[in-house]
Amino acid sequence: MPELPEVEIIKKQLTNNIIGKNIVDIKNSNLSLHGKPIPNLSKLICQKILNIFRRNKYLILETEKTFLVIHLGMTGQLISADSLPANQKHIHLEIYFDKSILYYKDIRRFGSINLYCKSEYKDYLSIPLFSKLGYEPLDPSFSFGNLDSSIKKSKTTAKNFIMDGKYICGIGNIYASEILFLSKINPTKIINKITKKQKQALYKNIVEVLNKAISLGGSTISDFVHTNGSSGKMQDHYFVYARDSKDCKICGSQITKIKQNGRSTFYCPHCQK
DNA sequence: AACACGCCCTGCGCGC
DNA sequence: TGCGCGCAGGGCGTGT
Repeated sequence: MPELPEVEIIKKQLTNNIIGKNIVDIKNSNLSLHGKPIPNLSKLICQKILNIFRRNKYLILETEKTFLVIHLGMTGQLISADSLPANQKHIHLEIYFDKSILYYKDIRRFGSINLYCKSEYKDYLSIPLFSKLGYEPLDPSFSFGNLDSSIKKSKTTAKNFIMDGKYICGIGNIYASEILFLSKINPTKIINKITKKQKQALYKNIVEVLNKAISLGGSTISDFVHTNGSSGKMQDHYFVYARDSKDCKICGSQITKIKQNGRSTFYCPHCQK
């Protein structure tokens, strides 16, 4: 479900909602996430939320003694509320504060929850999960040179390249198609064969598309919601995603849908070379 | 070493 | 009406 923009929005909202709050109780559903049991989180009780970070599509909730690392998978939601909803189906984690609750709901259970102790990892970036990741595209230090040097290391297709977190973090299946459309790059093209002009467009559009999605509140396809349950608007601005056999908004040709690595790609064969 | 694929899940819409 | 199939925002482990 959520790509970088959606996770970034959750991060900002959690920063406003739960920093400084004290955890008084924790419950979980005892069901597996991504085939693994939810770990024992009793160490979190009596811990205060100090900070919230995002790396790739992971959220990191820092407390005095731990880092709680949450990935939303395809259908994960983090909701901050006064109490649990009437329908508690698919709620797998409940974090109770004095006067509110943060709960994790995930229909498909493709997300993950992990707890790391500061006695073992002083800094969250030293957690193995984060050690082999590529550039954060919205970090001010992310440059054209960073992208260019990553492209030179890869022989995969343009679509697979921009979705691979070991090069650039946070771009998922929706924004990959949108970024390549705006950059006029055919998603099946081998990434190190694109022109300099295309590389420059790619750099610009990675940053612009992700920022635009954040400013529009992210994409709500079926179940992405903000921590208060409201929706995003980016889905109304797609050029190609889920628009197969519709007209290209630029040239009028039919948008094509193909499969790459088992996932749908949408593009305009006329605009993207 | 780098890449492609199966698998981890539930629910929805479609065609028959 | 109902059933089976394919499909859905992600990423890990495995095999080539």
